[in-house]
Amino acid sequence: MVRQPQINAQNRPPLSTERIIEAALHIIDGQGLGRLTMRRLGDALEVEAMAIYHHLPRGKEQLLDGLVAHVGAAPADLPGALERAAGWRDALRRWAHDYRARLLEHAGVLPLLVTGRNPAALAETTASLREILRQGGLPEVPAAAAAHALLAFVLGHAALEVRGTAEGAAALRATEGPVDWNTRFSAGLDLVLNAVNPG
Amino acid sequence: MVRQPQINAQNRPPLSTERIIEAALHIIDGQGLGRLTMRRLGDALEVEAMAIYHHLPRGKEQLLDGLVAHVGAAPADLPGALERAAGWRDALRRWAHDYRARLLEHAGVLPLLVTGRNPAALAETTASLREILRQGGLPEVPAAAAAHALLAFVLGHAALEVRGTAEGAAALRATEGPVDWNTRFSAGLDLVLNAVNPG
DNA sequence: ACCTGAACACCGTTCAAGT
DNA sequence: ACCTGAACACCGTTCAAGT
Repeated sequence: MVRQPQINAQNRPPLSTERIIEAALHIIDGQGLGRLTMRRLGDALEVEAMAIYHHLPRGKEQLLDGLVAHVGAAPADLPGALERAAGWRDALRRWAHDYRARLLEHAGVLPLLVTGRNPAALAETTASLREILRQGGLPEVPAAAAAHALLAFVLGHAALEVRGTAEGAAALRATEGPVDWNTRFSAGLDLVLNAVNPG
Repeated sequence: MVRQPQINAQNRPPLSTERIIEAALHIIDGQGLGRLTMRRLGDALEVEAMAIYHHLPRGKEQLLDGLVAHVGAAPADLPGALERAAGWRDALRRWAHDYRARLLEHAGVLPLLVTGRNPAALAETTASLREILRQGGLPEVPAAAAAHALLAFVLGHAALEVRGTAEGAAALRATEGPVDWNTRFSAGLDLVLNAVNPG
């Protein structure tokens, strides 16, 4: 076995902000946000909880900020998006489907996204949506409004899906009937995209 | 002073679920969700924290469920909404503005709303939106989709507003320029409402 | 019926100390 | 530079006890 300088005496990779964030996300996805504690996170990383503070001096606040950035910052890959897609509307539709999937995959992080924490995290995402709309022919102001409307719809819809598919929603589904969330999302998305005029 | 049977020996009103929820909301609005603890809530109610469990046996979970219901359950006042408004589109617009104001007033509860907790809390709201759209002439399926799209937009936009107006967003506003959120919300709302066909 | 007090098993974080 | 161990001030909640 080749010597690996990155591996320390205890034969495990050293701590890093990335590894910490990933371990935290794994705990959230598996057990829920409420069970993410510094001590449990330390256990998952095979380290004392206090070691985390060496990499995240602001502690748990900084950890949650990092999670918001990790999940929420998904720009639309500006150069590639328009080339691969059949027009800007299709590019936005693809982005929206991807972003929704990302949010639902890490639904436990959603509560952190609807908070004032790490406000810059979604800036790049909004900017890239706005730019696609501008290249689609929209003036500055309507493009900015449409970008926010689209992002708001995707965020809000993810929230409704989380609520509607929760375990406790079984009684709800019994009275209201089951909902096909994929269809519902696509329908709402088309509603929003069709309201954006040019194209 | 007239004798008040509701007032006990310590000369304060007895605990009730409503008073507990209102005190909790007051703490959240003033200090943030993170500072809502059973002990602090007890202090605010001039009672030991453990007394709360007599009214909310499931403890903090039940308290948070109640907060979701209190803030999130705002149906569109079906009988009155259409009479007072100039058509269903105007009725939905009014509801959306009211609901947004409510969410922003209690922004600290928003993270609880994007969770699977108390899934029934928003059912009445969705149902009344759907009914307005039906009375506007929409068939069942498009009405259900449009109701969800509208609610998703309002929820998601409130989230974006919370992020955009956070203290930490000052640097963001410096680079991106300030946003008029009222205008932005109205623009997005019109976008969504205009996409809903009849009327 | 309604509330209290003490206790338990946890939290996040500081700080001095180890290597 | 990177991590540990002990300690502190909090948490939510249980349970027996008071009135």
